[in-house]
Amino acid sequence: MVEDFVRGKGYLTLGTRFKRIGDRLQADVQQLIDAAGLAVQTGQYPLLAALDEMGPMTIGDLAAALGVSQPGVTRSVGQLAKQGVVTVRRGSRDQRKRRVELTEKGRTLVADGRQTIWPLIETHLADICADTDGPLLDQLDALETRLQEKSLYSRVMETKEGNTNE
Amino acid sequence: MVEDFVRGKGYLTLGTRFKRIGDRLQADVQQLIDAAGLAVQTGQYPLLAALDEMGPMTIGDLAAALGVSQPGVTRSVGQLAKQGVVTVRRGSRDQRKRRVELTEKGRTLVADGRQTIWPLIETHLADICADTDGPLLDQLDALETRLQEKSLYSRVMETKEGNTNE
DNA sequence: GCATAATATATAACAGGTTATATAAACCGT
DNA sequence: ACGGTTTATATAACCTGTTATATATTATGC
Repeated sequence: MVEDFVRGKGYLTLGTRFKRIGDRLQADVQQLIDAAGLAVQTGQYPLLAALDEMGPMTIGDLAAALGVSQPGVTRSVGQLAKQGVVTVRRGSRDQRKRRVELTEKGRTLVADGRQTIWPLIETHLADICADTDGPLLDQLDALETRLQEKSLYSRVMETKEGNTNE
Repeated sequence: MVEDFVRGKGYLTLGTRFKRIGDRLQADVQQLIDAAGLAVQTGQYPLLAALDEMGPMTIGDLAAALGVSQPGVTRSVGQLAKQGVVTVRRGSRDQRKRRVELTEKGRTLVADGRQTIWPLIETHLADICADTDGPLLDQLDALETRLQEKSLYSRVMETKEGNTNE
């Protein structure tokens, strides 16, 4: 078999590898979101959660809070507005600014997520990362290995079955 | 100031955060590549390095070796072929397969990278990650903090000046 | 108080990742 | 040896990130 070249290159391919792990994690979380019947894109939950916890914000504030570029936020907000999850309106004092705010639907979405899947994600990811304490590369190895062995989704489902079903 | 929301959410935003760090690392490395006068995209160095070290491969083998999807490799190879860095030809025995091979230009590019910037990347990233040993989230905090304090590029440049210039 | 500079957001173009699906070649069973 | 299945790659459509640049509004200095 052809093996994992990126993994073997250590620090040299760290950027590629971080992105790869991030994609994998987001894909796994998306499964959970879908299974819970929540109509959101994984990548937009942070934006919604920020609005929920910090209140209405401008595009620029969101970009700063999320560590993402302003055009990225503009686009995300545009999509979320189209889905009716947030509203956008011009600032009253400064008309250059746009005030982004959760709609009722948006608040419900965040509340549902917080209740149903957030605890599962936290618990299981903490578990996956738990007993690794070495250097960063070792921890990445362990994380990737464990996600390959059993996806976050499978881990969550097993637990749920054990607890709530016959 | 608005602070870093993603960082504060711990495991919940791990996927987003991994991708963010990966983007940052790749951007930093791209600076080094540009400064060294190498005409490549950071993200494609792993592919080139794999071809260099493992010899000519098919699209599918590359996808497996790099841990990315087959369509992703098809596109990367297409771009690299356009730049004259790799050649692609049908397999002789199995005409479905495409054999991807470094050109002379490609081999030179890898050799140059290996000589000029790879050691710098390894050294400085290892250094940045060195004395952190705790749980994963702490290491991510440390990594992000250090990259914010001083970019990989700055770190490399400082070292070079100290060693090789007046 | 008007011209210029700065700021906030929008838009365009690109990167590189994904999934789903189409196409072409090879394999296989009868 | 031909029809159906499998396999390898290509293509399409989308996501989300980026940078560079345009537009609109506010702030400022003379």
